[in-house]
Amino acid sequence: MDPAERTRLVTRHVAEVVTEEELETLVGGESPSAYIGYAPTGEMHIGHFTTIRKLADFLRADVEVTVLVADLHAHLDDEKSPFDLLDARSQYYEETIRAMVEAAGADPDRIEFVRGTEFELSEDYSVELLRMAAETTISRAQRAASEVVRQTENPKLGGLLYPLMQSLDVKTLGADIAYGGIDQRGIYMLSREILEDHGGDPPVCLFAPLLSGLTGGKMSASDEQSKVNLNDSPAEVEEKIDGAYCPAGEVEDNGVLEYLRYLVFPILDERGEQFVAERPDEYGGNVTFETYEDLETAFTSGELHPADLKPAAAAYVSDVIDPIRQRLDAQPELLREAYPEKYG
RNA sequence: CCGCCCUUAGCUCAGACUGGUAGAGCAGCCGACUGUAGAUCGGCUUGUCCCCCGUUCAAAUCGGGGAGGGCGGACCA
Repeated sequence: MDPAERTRLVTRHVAEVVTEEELETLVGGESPSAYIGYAPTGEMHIGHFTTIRKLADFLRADVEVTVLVADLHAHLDDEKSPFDLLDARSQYYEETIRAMVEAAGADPDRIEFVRGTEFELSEDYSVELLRMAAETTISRAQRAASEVVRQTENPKLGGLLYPLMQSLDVKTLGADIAYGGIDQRGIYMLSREILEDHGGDPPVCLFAPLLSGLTGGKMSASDEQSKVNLNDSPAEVEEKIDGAYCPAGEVEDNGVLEYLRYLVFPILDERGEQFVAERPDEYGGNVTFETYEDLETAFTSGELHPADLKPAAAAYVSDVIDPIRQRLDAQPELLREAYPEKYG
């Protein structure tokens, strides 16, 4: 595959590349590798799906992909996951990620899955981590992790170890590209700074955009209405999107449009399908959009009203997550064991 | 090891001194207005008052014990 096409696949729909030059050098060479880590904490949602879609692009561009299920990190971050649930949640995460990769049109068996506990407790890793801890100031670690680690009145030491371990993961997994949501930026900038002193290379960083919350502002893990979960029923998806903040003509902070832009259209594009919004005759009848840009233009101009957009968006989003929902519904024990207080 | 402080609604807290049916703001939910949502009005809901024992007719409130959290002191061979 020619390097230009490779670069296009790797960088489409991303929020930032650090740096473009380094990436081009990388994809110009043999079998580059990328990794993304997920800490198995709360239930997986549609925001995860936007990052997963890129994994399919990596595979198409012949970039090797490793997914780290960062079980220790899930506990280290203010004990978001209780220690005894790490294994169950890791299983749920891995299975759900596989389903998403497949839904994005790629083969999950081409991805290497690794758990944190498989290598983060080795002697070499531990020694290197302690050396990093000796060299890194508290404020530097705090700053790196502030967008990722839960911020509380009484921060734990674990939240400071977190970015150091994540940096060491990049080296240990041998990843050329560190990929994640743009919230991970602080941590990987730290990685680029300190890894050279610890026998590693600074990773090329690729950041996915974060989706806005449906209730306006940021998506919140604790606000169920602000996000679509991957196992939400079609009725739940419809209800959440119907209740979404969606001012006519505005693109800013508009979660509904972002869902379409980063999730629905890329997948429709892959399938060669169009977006059809049903609309009563009095408002102009049904409309069809070939690209997200066309839809956004119609929305911005006021030609497409939110009340017509929402039901269509809900149907497409529901359709896109359907294969994942089915896999989860077929294996109820995954969620039951991972979140016993909710599904037990 | 010692001392001091904190724990009340989903969140931030008032109420405790002086015992008498547990409150506010925010959030949430429901209506009105918008061809969606938001904003704005109008209305409504929410509780092991950290746990146990005791005093009392009556304990969030007083006494004792315990748990969790915070702060400080001491020790620094």
